[in-house]
Amino acid sequence: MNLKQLSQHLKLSQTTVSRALNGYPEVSENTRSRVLKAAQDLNYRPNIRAKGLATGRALAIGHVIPVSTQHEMVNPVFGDFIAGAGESYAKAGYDMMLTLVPDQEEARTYQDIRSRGTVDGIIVHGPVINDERIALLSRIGLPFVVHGRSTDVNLPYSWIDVNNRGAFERGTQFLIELGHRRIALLNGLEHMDFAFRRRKGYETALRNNGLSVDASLMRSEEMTEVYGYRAAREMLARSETPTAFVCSSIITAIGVRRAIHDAGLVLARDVSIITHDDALSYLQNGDDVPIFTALRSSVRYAGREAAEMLLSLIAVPKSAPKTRLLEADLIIGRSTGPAAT
Amino acid sequence: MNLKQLSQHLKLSQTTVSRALNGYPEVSENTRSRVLKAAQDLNYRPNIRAKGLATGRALAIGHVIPVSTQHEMVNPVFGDFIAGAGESYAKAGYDMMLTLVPDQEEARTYQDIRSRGTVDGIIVHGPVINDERIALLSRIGLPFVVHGRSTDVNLPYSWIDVNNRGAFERGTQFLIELGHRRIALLNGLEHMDFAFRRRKGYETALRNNGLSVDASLMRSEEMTEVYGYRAAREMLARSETPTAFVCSSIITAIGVRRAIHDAGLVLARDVSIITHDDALSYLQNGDDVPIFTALRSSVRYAGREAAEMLLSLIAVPKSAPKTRLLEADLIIGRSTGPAAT
DNA sequence: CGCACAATTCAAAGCGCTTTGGAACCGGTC
DNA sequence: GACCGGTTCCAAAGCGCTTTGAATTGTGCG
Repeated sequence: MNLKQLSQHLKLSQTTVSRALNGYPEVSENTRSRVLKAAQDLNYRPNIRAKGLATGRALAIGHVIPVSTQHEMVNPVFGDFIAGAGESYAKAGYDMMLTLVPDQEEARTYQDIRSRGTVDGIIVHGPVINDERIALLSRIGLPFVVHGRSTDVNLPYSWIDVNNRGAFERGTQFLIELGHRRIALLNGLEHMDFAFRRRKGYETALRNNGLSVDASLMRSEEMTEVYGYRAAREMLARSETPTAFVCSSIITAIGVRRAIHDAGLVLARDVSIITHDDALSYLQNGDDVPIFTALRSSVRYAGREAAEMLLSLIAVPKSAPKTRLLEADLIIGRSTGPAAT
Repeated sequence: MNLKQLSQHLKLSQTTVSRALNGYPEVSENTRSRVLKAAQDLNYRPNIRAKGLATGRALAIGHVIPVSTQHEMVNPVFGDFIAGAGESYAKAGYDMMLTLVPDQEEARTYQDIRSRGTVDGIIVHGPVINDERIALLSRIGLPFVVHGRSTDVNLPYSWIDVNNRGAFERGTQFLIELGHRRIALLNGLEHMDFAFRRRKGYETALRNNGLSVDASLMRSEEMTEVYGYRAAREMLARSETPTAFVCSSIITAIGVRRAIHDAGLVLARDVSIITHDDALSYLQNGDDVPIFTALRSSVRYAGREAAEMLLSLIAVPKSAPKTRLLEADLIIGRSTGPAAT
């Protein structure tokens, strides 16, 4: 069933039917309702490719996920983020398009996306420090919103991000106030912008309290369980052990907890953990009482908001970049306590 | 830069340029290389919408993710699955389209997808027992591959699945051979087909060994950490505690481990755990020595294969359904030991 | 009743590509 | 020199939709 058939069936022109369907004013209410009814009955759906060709809009948003050949990891945050974004798209009648990009081919790929005309805008995931994609996309002129920010990029661009620095400063401060002095940081890979900012926050809190920044208490790796376990195990075997850990991911925190148990220590009493928590639906941090004391910020919410920002950017062509900084909540769970003396 | 401009630039007709670009034989090698060079230099990319309109193919595959309004959970497996599928699509020049479908609107949505013509085929995620979508899609005539199967559906259809039943039978058998008699099952929601099959496997192993199936040792819920924790905690507080747990997810297994620790027991010595492991990139089950004894099957690999099955289904129009059963590996980790006597 | 003007409706062009059905050209053959 | 088959190229139609510009119908008023 296409427009032509539908209009023949109704004995109207394609023009009129098209207008009736798309809510243009120059068609009488009478015919409009006739058309809508027929469309409903005959199960008519406009062909989106043809529509796109005619209007020049794709009615789709692209999500570009960098796939590093070195670290094969799929960002666990991704599922929840697109679930959030998907809600916004569904409401607006947009489709969501996914592209996996091997990191060597980035420049080419964005050009491709632009000229193939499959999407009206894109969401950029996983920004690194001084991310080249931002300049590239600005140059190309494809609307985009970054999930995160990129330190050292000076162009104006649209982004939505958690206040990573503030959150980690706050979390570290919280531990210091509990009497902790040797606080370890198990961070993500620090070429990633979010991880870089988190370290800054952690260091700021230490310095503000006259504590020295000890490189031997800092790690930066892909945030797996095993990473948390290994790092904590090694640190807890020293003569001077850390009394608290700040983790960039709940998964890493789980590894740390395992190391603590293995060492015969008790969480919160002997060693404290505070972690960032993206509020992932399948990795919830307990329920009424959180397992881990955490800096929580829903990535699903971020997805929803990012999508809406992008859609409004697309709706108003030459609009100025939008930015949005989300604050993480510090929620107290069962993983922190006063420093053992 | 479009075809018309390119052909004018080359002083050739659009026909010839199009043919040269798409590798048709009726164009001399000479002009072909001229065309290719010009396309390269001028950075020409065919508009995919126009191409789709003209050929009737969308060059895109849809992934439809059911979003239940009750359980807000995003399947954690999803990220890895599409990472795998994405690899296959990239090679074949296909795009990947995501659609989130609230479960009430399923029927309408698939119809929509079909008639909007955005995709050439779809991958069906999260099949339940007697899943209606399979009949629906067969009727509509849209090529599809199910990730999983659906018990009680009698039509032929294409699927790729892990041998869930066999795996859980084997895992349970393994525990029985270690001397365990009271073995708990912490399963996923059992209207999901995979969970249903896993229970069957578990029960089969018990029966084969003359053990009774004890409903009080079986749970069926969304596979979170807290679920594992709660269920294990409750069971371990009984007078007759289970000596081993079979879990449907590594996340749940982590919760069980926490409960074991909290109860002052030691994993493997006092209580054993065996779990299904989807080999998720961000939730790896240890490295050299796995943390959990597990039934492992890479969901990323499944994604890659599912995509390839679907592409070949699309390439050969009336082809018969393809099916593929993957076997899970039983890998021995540090979470199992002989039953405490 | 006839006219101006608004309210409806329509035919046709165009979006960028593929593909059909020929046309033009080439060297070789009788 | 006419003819032929093969090679190389082209004009034009068509995919399903939107949108421009024009035609048709309806309405109010002098």
